Amino acid sequence: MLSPYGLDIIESCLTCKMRVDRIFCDLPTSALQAFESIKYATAYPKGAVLFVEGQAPRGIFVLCKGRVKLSICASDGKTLILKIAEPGEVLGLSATVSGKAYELTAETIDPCQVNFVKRDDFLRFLKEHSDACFKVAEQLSEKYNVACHEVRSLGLSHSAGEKLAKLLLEWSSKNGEAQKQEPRLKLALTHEEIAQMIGTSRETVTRLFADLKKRQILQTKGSTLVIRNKAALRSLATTG
Amino acid sequence: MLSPYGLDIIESCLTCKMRVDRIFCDLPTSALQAFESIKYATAYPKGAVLFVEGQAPRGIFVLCKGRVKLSICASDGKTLILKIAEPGEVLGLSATVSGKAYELTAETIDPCQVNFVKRDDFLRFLKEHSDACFKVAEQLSEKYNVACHEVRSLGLSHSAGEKLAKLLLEWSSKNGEAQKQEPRLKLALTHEEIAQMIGTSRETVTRLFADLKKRQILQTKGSTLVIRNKAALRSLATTG
DNA sequence: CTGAGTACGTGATCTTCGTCACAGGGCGCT
DNA sequence: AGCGCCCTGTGACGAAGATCACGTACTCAG
Repeated sequence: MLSPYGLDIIESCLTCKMRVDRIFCDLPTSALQAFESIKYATAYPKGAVLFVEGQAPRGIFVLCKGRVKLSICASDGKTLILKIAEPGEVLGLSATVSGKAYELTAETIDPCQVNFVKRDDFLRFLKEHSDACFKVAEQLSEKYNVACHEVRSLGLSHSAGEKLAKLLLEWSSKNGEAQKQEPRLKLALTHEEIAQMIGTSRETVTRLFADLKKRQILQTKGSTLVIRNKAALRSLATTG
Repeated sequence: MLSPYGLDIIESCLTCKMRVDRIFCDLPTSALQAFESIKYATAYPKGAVLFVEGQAPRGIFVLCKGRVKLSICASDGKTLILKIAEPGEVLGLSATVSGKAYELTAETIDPCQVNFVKRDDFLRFLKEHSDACFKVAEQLSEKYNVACHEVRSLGLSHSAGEKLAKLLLEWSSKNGEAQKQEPRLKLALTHEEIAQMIGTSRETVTRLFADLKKRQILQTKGSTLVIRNKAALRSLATTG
């Protein structure tokens, strides 16, 4: 098979090596085979738009490789990034299940491999494979959970500094660097994008970083970021 | 059966008159009977707490009568009301499905009748009744949708006036008063609670109402509120 | 009737951030 | 090298709204 956009294509869900720890891929063989027959394996370059908020749901997108930016945007162009989706996640699930419009916009930020399933096929698949249906319920619960956290952080953590601290801690915990004394992480996003993740302006993010550096809490080496004082950061994340 | 707290108890899901338009109650008879056998019909007075955020999930609560306030709160006591749940809604669903802690707190604001189902029983029920499982997925999608709207409103509609206008329009559309020239609605919440719904302070809500009255957009007669200028309110809801 | 408790109304300040404006810095491209 | 583009850094300013502090009005119990 071709390898467009520099991707090594994963051929089949049955032999995919990522299977084990992924919620949706971890299904009995019979269900996986059925899934295999209705999915379309597709590849996208960086910057491609999978779907836009407000569109009628065409189906689901199972992300196999690469990262996807999930965002909502206001009429005045202001954007809020909800999440950067990682491989194993199912995108467009809730809209596809409920039949309502996609509630957010999905745009690739890496070259991505995606399995697309048309809405009708997917709904039929769910009715025929009740264990898949249960998995979907689990996935949706998970998404709901994340959304609730987002709501909490937007609605209650009033200061921007608090939200940034939370974001940094969350990132460091994902990288498995959390337990280290001085976790380090790659800053893969621009200040602008970080601002859009915590609902503030680019300048504020810049100033906050400057402040954290001055207070010896952070340190940067090129695009890697070192958390020098976890405790201080954590207290910022809860106090404001 | 007793009628505590001034409630007329609905005896059975099979004969419940609200069934038709409720997502979760609308199941084939066999599934309903199974549900009937695992549910506990309970009644709560006003002000009772069904569950608290952070608790391990005990099970689901199907709201049959009365209203329930769903909120999250910060360590400093600040509270954000996400939603006032109405009869027919299933509360604690996502936590029960995923096994994670309840993500919010549910407190009755009327005398309520509730059907409780223990987590284990409910999960077994879902595995055995795939159509119920599909309904659950639909419900969760719906909840996710609402959460996304909340995120949008908190993260993007920056001014408090905008959020209040949106809230009032939403309320008037629920009462079926929306199509009228001058929709009227009962203010069932205090300014404090409204503030908690839109993430602002009590004083700001008071001031906003005063302003809307001065500009002839609203008018109050006791606790009923009349929207005198829908167009103006709508433009506030989109412009800020 | 009276006092307590609770909700509402309103002014005076004080913070936080958003916005505008501009200056430097890194980097690829021709 | 020289140019343009995008990201970052920083100052000045203003607006929105949180907070404080108080006064008023209504309700309810004794």
